[in-house]
Amino acid sequence: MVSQTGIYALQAVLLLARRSDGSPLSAAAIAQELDLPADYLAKTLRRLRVDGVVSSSRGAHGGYRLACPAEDLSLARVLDPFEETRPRRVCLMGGRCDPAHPCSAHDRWSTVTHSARRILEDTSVADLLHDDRPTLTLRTGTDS
Amino acid sequence: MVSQTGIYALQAVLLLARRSDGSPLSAAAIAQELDLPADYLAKTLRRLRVDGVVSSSRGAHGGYRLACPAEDLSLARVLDPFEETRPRRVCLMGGRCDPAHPCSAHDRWSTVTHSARRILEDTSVADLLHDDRPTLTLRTGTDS
DNA sequence: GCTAATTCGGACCTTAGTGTCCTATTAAGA
DNA sequence: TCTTAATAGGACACTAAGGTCCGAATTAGC
Repeated sequence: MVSQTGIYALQAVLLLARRSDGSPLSAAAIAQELDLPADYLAKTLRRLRVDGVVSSSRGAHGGYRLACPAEDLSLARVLDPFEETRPRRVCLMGGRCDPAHPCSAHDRWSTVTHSARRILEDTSVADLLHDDRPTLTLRTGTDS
Repeated sequence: MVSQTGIYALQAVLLLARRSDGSPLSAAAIAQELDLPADYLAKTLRRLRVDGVVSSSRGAHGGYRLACPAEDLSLARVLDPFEETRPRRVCLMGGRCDPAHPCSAHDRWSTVTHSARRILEDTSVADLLHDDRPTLTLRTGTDS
């Protein structure tokens, strides 16, 4: 549901968000801090830059910064460049049920996928820095 | 979250469950009915048999049957042989937060993964045949 | 201007998931 | 007994994700 690359991206973005001063952080420094594969993280950060999540400055003392305030950056925007969380299969049965006649697993499963998507869209990077929002709770229709 | 192979397995098992008489259904027939890659589905059915989800009989007029009543067969048991739905990463941040000090995304995300797992465990193949159970509903803590 | 630090971007490798193909084995029925 | 239909199971191919490596371009500071 979330790829390894997406996890790397999230970790890196959170580290950048924690950085109070405006100086950039190099890919190598991020990788060392988080103990991630440096070369691959560098590639991942490049993709984040192309997607506008981070900005970069080249040369000595260069590195990466968040491209926008952490409050305005949803987890979905960080993860989407790696095309993970957008529901690719509409339903459990492989997406061959049309909306008019959904398969019997459709409602159950779309509840999960939609709530996952919503959490990623409604949670900002800043939310994860100092978390005090109430978390989502699940209940079944049979419980009520 | 659920692999292509798992989807194939679910579709095949549902087809077997719909079969009222006790005669087995061949892999080729299942593949034709569902329009799935026949050779790969055959391999998938073999894995289901090893895992005890279906039973097989060889030779002419052989094929596959459900190994147990559809009521007693959870979706999780069908999907687990393909190691998909068991939460491999405990949290969004790559699982490096220990339970005592969960990362800030932990509660949010585990809500999703646990509800997904619970749906797969609580829903039987029979439930999907004639669906009349109330579906899960989601609400946020902020709504109440 | 030179050097060091850094991003940029492409080439390449490895592995797992998916898919194909072929041969051996088994069993039903003529 | 022979033929035919089926599972069993291994070998192999393809693709994408994850990961490594290297050279080129860029920039700060000396």
